[in-house]
Amino acid sequence: MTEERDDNLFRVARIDKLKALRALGVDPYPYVFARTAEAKDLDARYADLATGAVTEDRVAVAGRIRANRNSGMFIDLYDTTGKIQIFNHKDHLPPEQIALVKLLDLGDLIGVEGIVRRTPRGELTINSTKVTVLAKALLPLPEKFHGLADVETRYRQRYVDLIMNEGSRETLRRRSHIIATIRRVLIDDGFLEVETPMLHTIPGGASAKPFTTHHNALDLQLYLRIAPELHLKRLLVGGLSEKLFEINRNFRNEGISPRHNPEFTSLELYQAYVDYIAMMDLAEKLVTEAAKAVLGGTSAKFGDKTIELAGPWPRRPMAELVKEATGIDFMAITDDAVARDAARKLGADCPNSAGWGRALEAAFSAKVESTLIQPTHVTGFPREISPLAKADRHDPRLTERFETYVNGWEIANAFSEINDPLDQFDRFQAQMQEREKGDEEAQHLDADFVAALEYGMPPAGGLGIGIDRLAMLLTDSQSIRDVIAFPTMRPKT
RNA sequence: GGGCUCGUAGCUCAGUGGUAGAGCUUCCGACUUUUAAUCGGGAGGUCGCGGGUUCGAAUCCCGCCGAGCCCA
Repeated sequence: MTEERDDNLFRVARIDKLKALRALGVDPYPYVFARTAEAKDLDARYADLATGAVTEDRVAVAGRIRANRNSGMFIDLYDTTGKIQIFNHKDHLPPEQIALVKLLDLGDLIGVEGIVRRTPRGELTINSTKVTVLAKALLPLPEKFHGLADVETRYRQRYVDLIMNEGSRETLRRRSHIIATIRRVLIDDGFLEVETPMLHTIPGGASAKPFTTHHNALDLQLYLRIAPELHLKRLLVGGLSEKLFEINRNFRNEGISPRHNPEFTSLELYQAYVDYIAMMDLAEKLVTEAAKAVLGGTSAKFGDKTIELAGPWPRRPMAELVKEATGIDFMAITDDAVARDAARKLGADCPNSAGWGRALEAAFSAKVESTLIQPTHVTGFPREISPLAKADRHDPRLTERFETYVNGWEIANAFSEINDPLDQFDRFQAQMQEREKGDEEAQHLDADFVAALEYGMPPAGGLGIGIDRLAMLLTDSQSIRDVIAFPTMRPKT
């Protein structure tokens, strides 16, 4: 990033101004500025100031120049709270300051000291008595009216997007508030926040393709984690807490889509001595509290849909939903091949290796998933696709597992956790057979995890919530990339 | 991975075979209580990259790169 980097016309002009500022003895990149007020505070404080009134109140504000009129006499200064108009007039500013104002550009960060007034046209304004350059901008901002619209540039140069688009700022702030709310609710409820490894020797806790990496000193292949589940349950075994959670990143080496980013954020929590029914109540509480925090209520608008998030949410067995939508009763089917044929007749993609459970899930994905707009807990997940969930106490083909669907998306996944080490070992064995049959996403045997269970894990409910999708839902964002500050992009070059 | 769409000035966009355009921005000047300020004048381009067809390509064809949407 040298001065000679390119011959951009705009940048050249700004470099010239930078030199001119230095020639005036001005440091264009000073260290501090003693600000005394923010735009939003001033709006509130002077809400009753009469049109045309001039106070004697001195304030110091700081922000970015976003507009100037009348050759720099009027400047729209934006800080993170809003806009304040600056009035630079030769009657209030010494000649050297007038010279400095002439060297300002859109995008520059400046500090302004002056007197508060309201103009005859009603605009709250600061009559500047001193202008300080805080950071000279060398590159021009997008134009003031249309702003930055190019989707690719918005994601690649998020800093420009954030300068230009209040909507982008609001979305990412809401995301932060959602996470803060969930964290507060859980901590208030006695949950302990923990951190578990990102680098795994065995990728576990989910059915997904991992990223691989290498540790040089240990000469060891490592995987970026696809889920924290198995480590969190090890902590439950250890009795670190009977309630614990982690909010952190997972990595899955799969395709990118409006609803998938290779790295994404999830909440996982575990609570001893309860089952998956308790997890339904907790999922409802966490989502509604997050909604209240950012929407002020439990009703979320998404596109032209309105989604009511207040619980309790319907709890519906998967097979029942499929039967309702298609007339086909998978519970009455006992043969794997018959189940596969039934799923395929519904247009579902169903490999020959699929058993009854995967066939049922395929039918559900094809015919039901996208119709679940209002929040619904889908229960009765087949054992075949749930290698970490305890068997349903009433039906050995199923597990005590549910996924919560909102707006057609899976946003939560929970179960009564397996704590029978021999059962867990059998489940891993079954997964290894799936892997041998060609299912790359089948789970790996984690012998140490089984050993942990052999020391005794309390019965427990576990819950995972996809934070990115929840953030999409609560910010009316059509793409996951809108709720991730720096989504994964292929380098442009 | 497949299909469709897109890529032109710093930004937002026109331009579908015949001299590369507009608005904003920027520069010079005027104006000096404006609100997308206004007025006059100027500058600014590897038309994503490479190849082909053609007298002539931003435009048509092929390949590649990047992006968006849909599907898997």
